[in-house]
Amino acid sequence: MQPKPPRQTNSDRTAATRADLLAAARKLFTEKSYADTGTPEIVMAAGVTRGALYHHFADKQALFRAVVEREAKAVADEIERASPPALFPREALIAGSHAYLEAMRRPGRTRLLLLDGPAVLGRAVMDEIDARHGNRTLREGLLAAISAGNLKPLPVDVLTALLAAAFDRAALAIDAGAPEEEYRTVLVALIDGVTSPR
Amino acid sequence: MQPKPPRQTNSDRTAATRADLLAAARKLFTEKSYADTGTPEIVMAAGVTRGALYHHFADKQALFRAVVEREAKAVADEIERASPPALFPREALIAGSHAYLEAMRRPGRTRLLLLDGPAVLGRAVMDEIDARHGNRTLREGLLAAISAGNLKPLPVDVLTALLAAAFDRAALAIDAGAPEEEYRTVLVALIDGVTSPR
DNA sequence: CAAAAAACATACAATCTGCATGTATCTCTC
DNA sequence: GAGAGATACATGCAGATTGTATGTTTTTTG
Repeated sequence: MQPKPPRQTNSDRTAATRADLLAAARKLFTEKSYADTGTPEIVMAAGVTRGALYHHFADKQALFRAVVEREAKAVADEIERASPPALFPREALIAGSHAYLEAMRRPGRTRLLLLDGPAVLGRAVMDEIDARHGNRTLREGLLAAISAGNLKPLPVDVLTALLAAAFDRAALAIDAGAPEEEYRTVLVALIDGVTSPR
Repeated sequence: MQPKPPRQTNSDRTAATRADLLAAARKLFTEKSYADTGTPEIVMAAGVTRGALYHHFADKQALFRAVVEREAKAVADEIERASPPALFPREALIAGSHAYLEAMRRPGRTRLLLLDGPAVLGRAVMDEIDARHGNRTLREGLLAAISAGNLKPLPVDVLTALLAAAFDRAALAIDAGAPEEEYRTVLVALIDGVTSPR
């Protein structure tokens, strides 16, 4: 007797293979790198064929982008979840900072979001992704802190971008083994420097 | 009659081909990217063969590293040259900031040093290169400014790294068309925030 | 000037990517 | 509910790339 084919709907199949591909790709892209991971290896790990990959994704880069997008959302969600309603703007910013650095400790995230992402997709795309998922909290926090302390009006978007860059570098350093404590201290000092009245 | 072979010394030959390779590679790596540039294309542009390339460099990545190293040194030199002896620490820092942003406007430098460099060589290697060429000025400037204003003692190396990251992001944004003015303003605000007494 | 070394050239094997073409599995409509 | 059409997937192929192994030529050295 034939093993009865488990009658599957099309969107089930799509969802399943896409999920398998994303999981396998994430694993390999983070363990090695985008460049050092070939599509044959990915599909092997996912248990599908290259045909399936190129059916669901335009090319290897599109798969990578999907992985990055998913990861950026995961980071944003973790920060969201870890951030209490917050009392004062400054405390909210500090809590957010902490949450970000913690979230970026999940193995592979720095490589995915801070090294390969910008190189493979370009800064413009990464900026767009960041603006959509992350960075939101930071921007709003800074805005609140600045207007609360009525500081001289710095362009908030620019400030957000540059502080975010500092956060990113901190995450990379911590991932490389640097002491989180020192980086947190300096980050808070940077924030205080531009948000609390002189 | 034969065109007399212009009797060349060996180190001349080496210097010449290495220079040709570095020039061609720099041009292509910056116009496209590391990943999108093949070694056949490079040697074609340099007027040599792949044999010569692999004789002088261990692999494509080693060639890339040589290009990056040379470029980092060029940036450092430009900053050095553009920085007057400087009166006060703060003015020196501001002058250095300006010089860095100007130097990074040379086309291709952001891609080379800020996008492909970290992805291809890794942050550790880039940190080492930065520490050797650039970042020196920044670190010393911050040290001077902090001790002059007797601030609370922040770990200077960490502060240097995070501010450098902000500078890098600014260079990327400016290269993408953002107004240099705003970024300069925010950078100065960040520096003042952690170096001038509260 | 012969031998060794360095600089370069050529050829090859192993991959990899994207596409074109073929097949199986749903979905939809009459 | 049966067949046409669409969707999901499989396979094979062409072009290109990387690194190496193996020649050949030019310098250097003893």
